[in-house]
Amino acid sequence: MSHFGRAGPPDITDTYSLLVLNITFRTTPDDLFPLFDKYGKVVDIFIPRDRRTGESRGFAFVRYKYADEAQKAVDRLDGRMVDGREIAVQFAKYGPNAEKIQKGRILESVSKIKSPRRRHRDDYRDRDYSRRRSRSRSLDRYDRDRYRGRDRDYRRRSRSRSYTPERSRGRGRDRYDDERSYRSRSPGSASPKRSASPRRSISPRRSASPRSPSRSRSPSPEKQNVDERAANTRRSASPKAESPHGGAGGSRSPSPKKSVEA
DNA sequence: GTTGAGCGTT
Repeated sequence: MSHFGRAGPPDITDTYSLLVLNITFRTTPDDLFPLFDKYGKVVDIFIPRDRRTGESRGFAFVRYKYADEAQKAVDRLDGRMVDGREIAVQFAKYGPNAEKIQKGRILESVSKIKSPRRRHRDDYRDRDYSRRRSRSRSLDRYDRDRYRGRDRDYRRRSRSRSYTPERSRGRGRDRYDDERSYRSRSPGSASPKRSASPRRSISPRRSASPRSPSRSRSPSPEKQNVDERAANTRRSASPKAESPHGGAGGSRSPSPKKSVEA
């Protein structure tokens, strides 16, 4: 049974934390335990996972009892192929309290004595959430969450500073409307609308382009014109090298027309 | 079913 990180840090005193990066999203502490335990005494293994989905973030923390063992594990497991992916093992740079640590050694003793009381849970949480997501395609999905959190914070802060019923109400309503509208529009209403809008705009332009090339001064037709001219120039630029039939000199060219079109 | 820089939970 591996209750690594399930019930919180069991014993983080005199332990050295190793940061394991590049691990697969399906890798579990159980998979890393035998690997790391082979090189030393592993006290705890923790894999940060997402609060919403619960999936791992792609890195894990392995705590060793001794530094020499941790160093050995780093030297041995760094660059090792795990689950078809090369993992990166290195000493943790920051501790659980976001404090700097030395060689994976946690300096929480000072933190505990210095500030037994937590500063601000809200701030800590907010920062965590904000920092948690950065890239990945899932960002599209969670972008809304991030915005919501920020908006909420902003509203609260503003309200605290000065109470303005008229403004507050107006903004609040707007926000609510926006959120509701966003949710309603999500299924499929504004999406196709917005998509079709720009498309139609370009359609007529291309049509009118060939009709009145000299009258149109838009960059769009101009570009096309230039392109056409370039093609023309290219064709007549090297009449010797290129054959109109494509037979003499180059039997490999199927047809110059294809080249220009492509 | 998916993704890939980075630093952590009761």
